Amino acid sequence: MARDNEGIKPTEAELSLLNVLWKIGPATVRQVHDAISATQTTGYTTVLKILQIMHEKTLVTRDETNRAHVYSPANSEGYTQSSLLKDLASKAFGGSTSRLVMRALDESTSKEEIADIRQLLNKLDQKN
Amino acid sequence: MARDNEGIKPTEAELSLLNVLWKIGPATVRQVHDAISATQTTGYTTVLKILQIMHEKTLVTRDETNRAHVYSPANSEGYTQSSLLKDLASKAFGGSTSRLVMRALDESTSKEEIADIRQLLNKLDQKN
DNA sequence: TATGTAATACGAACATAATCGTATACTGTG
DNA sequence: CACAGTATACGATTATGTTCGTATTACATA
Repeated sequence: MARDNEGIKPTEAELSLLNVLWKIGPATVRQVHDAISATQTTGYTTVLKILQIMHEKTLVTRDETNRAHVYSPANSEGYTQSSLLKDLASKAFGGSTSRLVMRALDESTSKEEIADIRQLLNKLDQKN
Repeated sequence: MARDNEGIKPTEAELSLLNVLWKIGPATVRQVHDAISATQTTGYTTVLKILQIMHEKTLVTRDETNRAHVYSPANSEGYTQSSLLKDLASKAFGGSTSRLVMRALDESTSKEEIADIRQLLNKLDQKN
């Protein structure tokens, strides 16, 4: 079950484009640029270039059927989030996910969120 | 209560040196280099240079009393971990810490870890 | 089919990271 | 007080990331 793009970590700029793609689905450069322009100001060719680089890195797939290529994330948001968390855990938490979780909870968590998390824990208990 | 080095995120190489300093305490370049050599191979002057850069960025403090300067982390491990988590949450989880936690828990968590986390949740409940 | 529009491709410029070689300066000891 | 050893300082090199200007190509339509 080896992932072909194991170990490829999106950069900051790349991640922000992935966020757009996860949200609006497969899209052309123009669509991505329009969407990202709501919050940032980035040139059209900059978005294009980053998408091309991501395509080389296999972070996105590309449908070249039509003139305006359509880009899609190669991995799901959840998979990417897990990768990033694993990376951070290994670099700043001695590889321990639970220590990471505890630190995250220490911060600011509302009653509702705590309840949600407790529910998830119960589900995990049943699985084991 | 503004932190003077708010927003300064250590790079990967910097973080690995911080890990050493958190573990062995205030140390000279040589001590850091010796410690890091157990796991990585990095030149002495490379370690020196990175520590100098970290000093400029105020990621570490430096005691210049003796010839061999003694470096200390400017921030605690916990504070730095929180900063990194906040950063990741904003970039990959729409700013939601609880979503980050849930994703982290989804991965691989042992029974003991789940118990630990549940205990922490109980403590948080009492605080609110 | 000629042409304007809009797309991709290419490459340059700049910033930041990471690494290390060499120069310089300090210090204890014989 | 000279010298060997060890420390910091400085600068160069290489890699990666980010941005964008310009060139080129493809397409629709008048």
